[in-house]
Amino acid sequence: MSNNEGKTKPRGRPQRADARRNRERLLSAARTVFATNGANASLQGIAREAGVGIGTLYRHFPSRENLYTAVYEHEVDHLVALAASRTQAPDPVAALRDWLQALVSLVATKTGMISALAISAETKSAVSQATSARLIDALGSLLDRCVTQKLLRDALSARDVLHAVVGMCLIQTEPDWQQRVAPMIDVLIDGLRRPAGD
Amino acid sequence: MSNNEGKTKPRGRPQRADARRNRERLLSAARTVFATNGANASLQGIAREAGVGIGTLYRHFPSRENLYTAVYEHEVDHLVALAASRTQAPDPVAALRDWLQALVSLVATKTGMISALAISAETKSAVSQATSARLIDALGSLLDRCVTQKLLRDALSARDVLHAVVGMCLIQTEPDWQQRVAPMIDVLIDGLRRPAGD
DNA sequence: TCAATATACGGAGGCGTCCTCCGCTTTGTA
DNA sequence: TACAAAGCGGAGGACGCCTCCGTATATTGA
Repeated sequence: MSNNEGKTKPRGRPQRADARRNRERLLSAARTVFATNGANASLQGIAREAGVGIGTLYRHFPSRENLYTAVYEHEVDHLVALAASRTQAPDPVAALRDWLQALVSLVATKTGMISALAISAETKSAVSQATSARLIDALGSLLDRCVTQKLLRDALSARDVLHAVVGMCLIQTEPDWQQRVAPMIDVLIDGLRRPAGD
Repeated sequence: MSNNEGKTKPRGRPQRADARRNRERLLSAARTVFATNGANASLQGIAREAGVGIGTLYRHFPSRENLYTAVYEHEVDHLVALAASRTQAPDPVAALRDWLQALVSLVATKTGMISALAISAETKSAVSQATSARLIDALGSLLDRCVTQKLLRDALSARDVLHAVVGMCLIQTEPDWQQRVAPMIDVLIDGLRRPAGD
């Protein structure tokens, strides 16, 4: 699915057993803590929750972005797979719409993931760029098909659309925010439709 | 223009001269520092820049949001006035579009203002709500007119549109980001247009 | 002009977070 | 079993937040 970035580094020698174990503990703790306290949660707290020293956390995940990437790797995998499975869908625009809604749903259940995406977009570290690129590619495959079939205009790049949707999610705070974003996505897609006579 | 929220508190006795002076120094310093270092800049740094103790800063602006509100009050005033001046424009959709672009332009020149708006949206303090409400009202007056004249569907509330646009700006990082957002706004408005035959 | 007093100032201090560094421990191997 | 290599942990220095209170200053009334 994903190249093993950060998961098991292709070193000369395999990782030691305790290191592997601690890594898993950290990921598990981070998932919980990010979901509870948001993406700005204290890293010390995560290490504590994992029963591990702070130094160990920083060795496995040198930066906050590295931790984000690893924690949400499965989710990104899922979205990439979803896009791949719909590249032959009979209605490409619906496929695009569904994918964006899936992104929103996913992000809605994983408190902290949006902020993680946003923070990743800000700090242009290589690891964040990679995650971002995977999502853009997935979205791009769906969007391109709509454009090629002249169902949508070519007004926005996949990157733009992704940024727009992530941005919309970012400022939402109410518990029902997912219901607020859904119509925004519909409007955005409607805005990309070709005028009837074109 | 604006009610004097935070500017000159209607106390029994007028503010002391040194207090007034320090307040201006703080605002001036905050404007500079926010523009340079973004909205997360250190408050200690602002106090230092202003040549004032940290305690003085906190007395004048008990929370970060208070400082944001005061710093960007003029900008919000400007947007409110702009909306008021266009409520009779011949083309209401163009007026709406222009206003949103003006918002983006303003925000583009004032590094830190978007984050300030976003942070204000998150922390639902009364003072932030007030600023937010002023912008929503301004935008609402333009949007309502489009809807009343059946030029646009009322699929989104003014609040939704504002959030969408602010969100779009929020994740932009490149220097040319304003050029990237402009077409997004156009697409959004196109998505709100009624189908030709409606 | 000179107290007297309300008002405002400043910054030390307590707390929490970030991240690095390095002496000690554990694991895998010969 | 012994010895590297790999990994662990947490103390420590830096920084930012915000409060609290002793000190200073502007204003006012006599």
